[in-house]
Amino acid sequence: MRAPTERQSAPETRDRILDAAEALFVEHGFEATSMRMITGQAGANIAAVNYHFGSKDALIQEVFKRRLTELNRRRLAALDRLEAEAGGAALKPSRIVEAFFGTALEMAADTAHGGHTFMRLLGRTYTEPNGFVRQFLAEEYAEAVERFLAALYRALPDVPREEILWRFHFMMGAMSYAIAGTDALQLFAGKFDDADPERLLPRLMSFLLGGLRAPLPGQGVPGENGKGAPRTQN
Amino acid sequence: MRAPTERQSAPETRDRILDAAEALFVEHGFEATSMRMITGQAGANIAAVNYHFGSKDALIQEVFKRRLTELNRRRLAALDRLEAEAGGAALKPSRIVEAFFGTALEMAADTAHGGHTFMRLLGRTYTEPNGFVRQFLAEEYAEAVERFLAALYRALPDVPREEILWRFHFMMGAMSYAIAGTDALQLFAGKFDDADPERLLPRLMSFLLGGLRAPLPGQGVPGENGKGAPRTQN
DNA sequence: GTATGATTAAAACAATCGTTTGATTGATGA
DNA sequence: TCATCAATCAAACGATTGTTTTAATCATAC
Repeated sequence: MRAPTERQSAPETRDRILDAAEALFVEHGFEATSMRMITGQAGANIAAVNYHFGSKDALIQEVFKRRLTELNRRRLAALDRLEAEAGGAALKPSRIVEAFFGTALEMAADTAHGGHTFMRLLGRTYTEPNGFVRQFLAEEYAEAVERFLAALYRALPDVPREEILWRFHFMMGAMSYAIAGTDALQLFAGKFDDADPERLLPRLMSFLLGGLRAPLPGQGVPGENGKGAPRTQN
Repeated sequence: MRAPTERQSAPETRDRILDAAEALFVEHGFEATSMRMITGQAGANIAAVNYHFGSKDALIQEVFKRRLTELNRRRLAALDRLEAEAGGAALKPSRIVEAFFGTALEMAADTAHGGHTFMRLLGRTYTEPNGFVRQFLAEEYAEAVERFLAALYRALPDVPREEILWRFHFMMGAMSYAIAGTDALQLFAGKFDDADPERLLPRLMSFLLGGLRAPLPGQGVPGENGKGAPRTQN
């Protein structure tokens, strides 16, 4: 018999396992976190994971699903709001970027309900080698990426879509680092005097918008390779 | 007896193991890559890793060391060259950024000598949970980060050092994604019509410099939290 | 009280992990 | 020709992995 996925009866253990798994995954990674570590921290029996979720992989998926679905729901709701306010007109790029990345940072700032822990985990997982995790994340993100890219295309009609795509990609990277931040690779350990999370949003947003609005790279004549500086005035 | 680390006698097997490990690590991650997978792909005996390197952890370190030492050596050489040319004057920020990130992208573009594989691995490893890998990377990077930050501080005397630090952090994230790129999280799978690696450098450089030169976020009056848009004109 | 069905518990499963052992190989120099 | 020593090999080590099994426990409805 399979796990009773949609029952209202077992809230306790199931949620404790999800919370424990989330915290341990961010600390040790998926592979290095054993079922015994998870159930131990959750105060549950070793068999509980397979009973409630079916397998370790299914647990990993559920850890992401319960938060990621909500995150992208909020993102799309913010975009809906913007588009309703604009009433057919193109949106300002800054508002689009804010809706996407600001919403993520809002969740990352929520230390009370586990949002912070999860966003650190998510930041790391974008580069996760594990195939099924990647595919699952891509599916969860598909709609949001589609809608936000479309909004950016409309907002920046003069910028080649290829460039917008790349810059959206770069922005994702900057945000991941911003959130994994001071606790991921401690490359700047002890250098941050002011790691106030309140100021992270405006800091990141300035950077992202600066990158998005940067002068386009010189339309590289094929054969003139990339060694030279791109066309900027700095 | 320990491994003969500094002998000229055993080039073959040792290097084949390093190459195989590098390729497998980028594909499956450290934990999910077993000694038997490595030695199998390298055409060596299972005992060869412990003989030549001492342990799996030591092998991981060696995989990074042989490339990372060279990468940061080139970075520092590029910075030395710039400073020699400038003869005491402050450098242009664009040149500093180019010396640091351009050098990395150069190595990433080198598919012939394994540089490409390694840079994909490195991009992922910045967010590696494994403690000893993080510490090792931080040590390898310490000098380069120190010198490049100092150069940026000099080049941008009017920008608070705190902001430069954060933006350097953001740039690292954008670069990691740029390199891990199309094969990491396939969030934009099938969307890139033009993934020409020749054009990646100018594209990334424009973005990074745009972010670095972006208007500073409004000096947030404590209490005015981050929900509002930062002060940009877009 | 008794049956029902979801949940928990202890114990064991086969498989794989990183590492070690002890013997063998093959080239080197005396 | 023999000794030396780095290198390779097959085989096994104990520990840990995710998962399964079987029995016990619990609350609820009849």
